[in-house]
Amino acid sequence: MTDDLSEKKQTQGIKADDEILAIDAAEEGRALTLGRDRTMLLHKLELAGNNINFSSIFDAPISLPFPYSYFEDHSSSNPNSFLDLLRQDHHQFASSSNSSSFSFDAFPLQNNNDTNLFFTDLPLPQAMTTKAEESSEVVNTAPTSPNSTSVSSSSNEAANDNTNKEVAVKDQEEGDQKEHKDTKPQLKVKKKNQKKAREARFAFLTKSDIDNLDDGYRWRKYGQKAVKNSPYPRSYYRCTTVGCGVKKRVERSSDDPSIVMTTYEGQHSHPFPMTPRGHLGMLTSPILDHGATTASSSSFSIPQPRYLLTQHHQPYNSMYNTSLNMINRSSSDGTFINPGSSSFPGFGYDHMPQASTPTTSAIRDHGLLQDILPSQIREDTINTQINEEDKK
DNA sequence: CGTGTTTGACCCGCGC
DNA sequence: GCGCGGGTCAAACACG
Repeated sequence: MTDDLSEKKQTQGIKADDEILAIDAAEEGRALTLGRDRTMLLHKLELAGNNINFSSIFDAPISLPFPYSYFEDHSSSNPNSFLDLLRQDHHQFASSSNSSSFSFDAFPLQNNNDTNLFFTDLPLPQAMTTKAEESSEVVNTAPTSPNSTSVSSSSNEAANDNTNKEVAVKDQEEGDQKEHKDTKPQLKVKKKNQKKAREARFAFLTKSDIDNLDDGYRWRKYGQKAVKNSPYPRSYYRCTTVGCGVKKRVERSSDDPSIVMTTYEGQHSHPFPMTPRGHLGMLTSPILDHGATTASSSSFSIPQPRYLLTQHHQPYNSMYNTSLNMINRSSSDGTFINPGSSSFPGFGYDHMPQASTPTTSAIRDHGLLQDILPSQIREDTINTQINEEDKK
């Protein structure tokens, strides 16, 4: 690793063995130097030309420690679908800033080992490329959109392998939580072990005015640290659900203050956000829930109702058109396809379908989509997905 | 009163 | 060994 990169990593708070990936900005951002000296050459990301070939990216299933199954089979009734997240973020941006829209295009990438990356057509100024080094983020020169989110992840040895390993990681994590205040020798042992099998991490960049995105979970802030060479502090959050040791770090890019990087670590031990006060009603009928919540870190809400209420009462399909535009745009690029098995088992939704039927189920059964999206839009998306399959 | 935030102190790993 | 920086703790505080 070059001194320059080491310098950058150091300034970005990256340890040599940090599971969060470091991006080598060389090769116009197409070469990723992953942690542990793994390098993955990305396919040509001709995002500007909407000509991306991610065909091989989805060759293998991926797993990511993210609270939402971004690419979950839409046929399921799983509320934690990709679109759900879209809506969440949609809301977040819409309600928290002057932004009227944003895009969220995440493309799961996988190298030949165990690291998952999510790429998006996020607008990527030079500043972001630099920042991305901390979290293995996006490296491309995409056309910009008002608000964007890029997603990437890095995982430990277990995160991308199989369920058993993920469980092992989870167990260790929980053990760390419980035993955190044990004797120092034990703590040291734990730390050492933890180093070998760290929690899966999942980071994504978001262009937003607010630091702490409402991802549907309840978070408690437990720390804040100044980031070296950055005027913006890094905040540390922990999932407030009892027994759930998931953490996330939120920091703002010093180069581009409009960019927020959120890094998730660990697996949620609960199927969906739980709150002591019990707001589960939102989960079953988000659209009906018009609860007024804040944009604070502790807010726990399903966004679209607020979005609808606060954003000029846009009709449902208008909003979802926006969401779907993201998909469509990606799909038309041949970049956003339902990777099927690329769910996020890292978050341990044992009861959730693990995208059992790659590519097909989402096409035939749209789950939430079919209830909300205009059929024409669905068909467009589907056609694109089919075309992508044909390419394979 | 319950919940979440703030913030200084502390611990730990790492590089020199 | 020492200093630095990241990460965490926990008491104090704020808020509804």
